[in-house]
Amino acid sequence: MPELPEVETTRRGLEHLVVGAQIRDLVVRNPHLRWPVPHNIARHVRGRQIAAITRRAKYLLFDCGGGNLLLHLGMSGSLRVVAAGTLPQKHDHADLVLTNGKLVRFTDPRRFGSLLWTDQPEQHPLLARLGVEPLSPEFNANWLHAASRGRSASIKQFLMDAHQVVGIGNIYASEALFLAGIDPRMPAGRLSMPRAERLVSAARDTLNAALAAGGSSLRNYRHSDGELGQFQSCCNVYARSGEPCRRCGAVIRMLRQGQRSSFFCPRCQKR
DNA sequence: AGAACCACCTGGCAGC
DNA sequence: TGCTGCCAGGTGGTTC
Repeated sequence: MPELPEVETTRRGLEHLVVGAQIRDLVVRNPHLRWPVPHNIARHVRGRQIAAITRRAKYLLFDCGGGNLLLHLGMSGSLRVVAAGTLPQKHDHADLVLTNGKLVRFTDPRRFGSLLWTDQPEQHPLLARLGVEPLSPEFNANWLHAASRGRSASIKQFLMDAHQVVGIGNIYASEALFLAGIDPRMPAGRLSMPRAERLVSAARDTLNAALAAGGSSLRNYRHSDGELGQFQSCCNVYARSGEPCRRCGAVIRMLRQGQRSSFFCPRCQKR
């Protein structure tokens, strides 16, 4: 489900509700997520106050002072704030129970998400080797051009490689390449500097537009208050194969790249 | 080092 | 209606 805009939208939605709140308990109903939830994870957080909620790539970090809850929404995960006593549904795997009568509920049908504890986030193996943040100044044309030299993999797969640049998943990779006018099959190593400039701008614009719209609503994405995101209707190419390009009218095509679907306009996007 | 493929898991949908 | 097969927003691990 979530790419960077959805995770950041979740973070912002939670921030004002839970920062400063005290944690009564962490109830784990199903520890079988992408990585097993540590059996003693609740011991780390009981009685702690949530000092901040931050984001690194698609991970959310609940700073509890002395350590962080490290949470990933995987493919189908979401967080919602509900009143204590709200009955859990089938895929509600964990609750962060606060002393203010509310709880943060983690739902994840496919269980590709994760819920971990770390004393030192910057050294955690899942975080230590992540690439640059796409909305930071480090993500610029010079960096993209240099980092992609010698890469035979497609530019789309490069954009989606979290060891290079984080937060850009299957939807926004297709959308950014459309905006930049670049064929998703082009080898990353052949990206010219002018096109690197355009791709950086396109990726930023795509992510910022999705953020402004409150994240994607493809299938089942919901905000922390349960509202659906709105980005889906704005997609130019994603999930639009067979439909006309909004810019030129050519038929949008789908292809497989690295076992993922890519969508592009064969007339607007060039190698 | 890097690329290609596999794994994890459930649910929704199209087609028969 | 019910079965089967395929698809889905992620990403670490394995193999070559």
